[in-house]
Amino acid sequence: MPTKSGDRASARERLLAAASELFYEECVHTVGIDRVIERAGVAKATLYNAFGSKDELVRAYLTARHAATRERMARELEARYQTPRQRLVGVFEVQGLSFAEPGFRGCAFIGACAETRPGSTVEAVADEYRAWVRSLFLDLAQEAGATDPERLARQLVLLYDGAGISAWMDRDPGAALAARTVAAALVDAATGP
Amino acid sequence: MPTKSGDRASARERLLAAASELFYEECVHTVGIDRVIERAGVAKATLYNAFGSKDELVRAYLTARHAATRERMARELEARYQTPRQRLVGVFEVQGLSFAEPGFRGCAFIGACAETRPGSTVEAVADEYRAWVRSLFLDLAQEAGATDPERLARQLVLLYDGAGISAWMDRDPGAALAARTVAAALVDAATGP
DNA sequence: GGTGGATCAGACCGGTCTGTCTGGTACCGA
DNA sequence: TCGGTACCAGACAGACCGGTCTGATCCACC
Repeated sequence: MPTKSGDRASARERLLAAASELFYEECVHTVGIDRVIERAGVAKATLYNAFGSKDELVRAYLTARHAATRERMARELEARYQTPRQRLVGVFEVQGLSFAEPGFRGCAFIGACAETRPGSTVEAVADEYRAWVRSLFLDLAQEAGATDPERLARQLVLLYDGAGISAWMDRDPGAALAARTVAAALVDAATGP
Repeated sequence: MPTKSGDRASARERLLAAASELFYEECVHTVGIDRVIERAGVAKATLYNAFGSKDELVRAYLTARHAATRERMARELEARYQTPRQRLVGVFEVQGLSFAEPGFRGCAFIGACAETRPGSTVEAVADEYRAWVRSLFLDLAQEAGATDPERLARQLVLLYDGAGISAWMDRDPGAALAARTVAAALVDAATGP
């Protein structure tokens, strides 16, 4: 903690919460600084004191979202399923939970990446997220004893992304179940009888 | 043709070509009108005379891209493959061609949709594109005699979108081949022995 | 009670954006 | 040759944005 004051962390948290809501609900570039500080109930100088720039605020928003997604996935997988094989398929069921939530607007990292030119700050955060998705499937595929874990993981990533796109653009939350069905077949085929 | 002059169409075409390049290479919202008219070598008043607003220019850009994608897919499928079953899998090979092109920056409709708030003009054009993708797979699945064409088409759409995301965000043009492999297995399973 | 740091409210600056308007020019049919 | 039309170049208006700065206020700590 850089300062002894708890209020500063609170202001920072309110700022981050407001920015996360607005940046996700609407786009990053359509949400101005004034909107963020208005919702957070915070002065503009406080925002720039805490984050330094809008770009850093966006970075913090994506980093926090990445952490939340990762934690939620780990928590749900552990609570719901026992074996790596079950969890490999269960990822799509957990994904389906977020699709069904009221404010679902597609993958935040895909959205943020589409708004920025290549080489920007958000691309690096998105790369971290993408690496996590790959390792999520790869680790489970290895634990499940797949004959070719890399190959299986790559296939499941395709389904994972495809489900996210369909749920968002086609407004079809059931895409997760369709992906789950295919994933189960792929896992069965890759882990042998 | 609204006017007898051929130059007007030429100015419009140059405008649309310049807008398409810029809107796709960079984002829609980062490209200003001035950039477009500069590349097209056209006066600003001409742009507003031809399109009326930037929003209509974006709409024309997406509509033209949709038409080009549709025509290219139809042409390549017809030239390369004979049976509906071959074409069902061949879609992913044609998709892989675009991934390998130098300026590939992901699906233009996903990108444009991520930049705009829901209910905007581009959403309608994106919906048309999405409907075409679905019908592309659905028609071929029916022609191929799939036991459940709807189900097969939905699965292949997942792979199609997933491949597009991986090719773009993971900079992995080979995603189309990975999708093709899974697609072939799904088609085999759905069309019987 | 006093002090210093964090915060607040909001004016302000420089820049960029979309869209309009003006004036000058090239061309084309009558 | 003349008149209309499309075009060009660019100034301009109005709005918005990110970011800085000022001065007042609040609050924890000494």
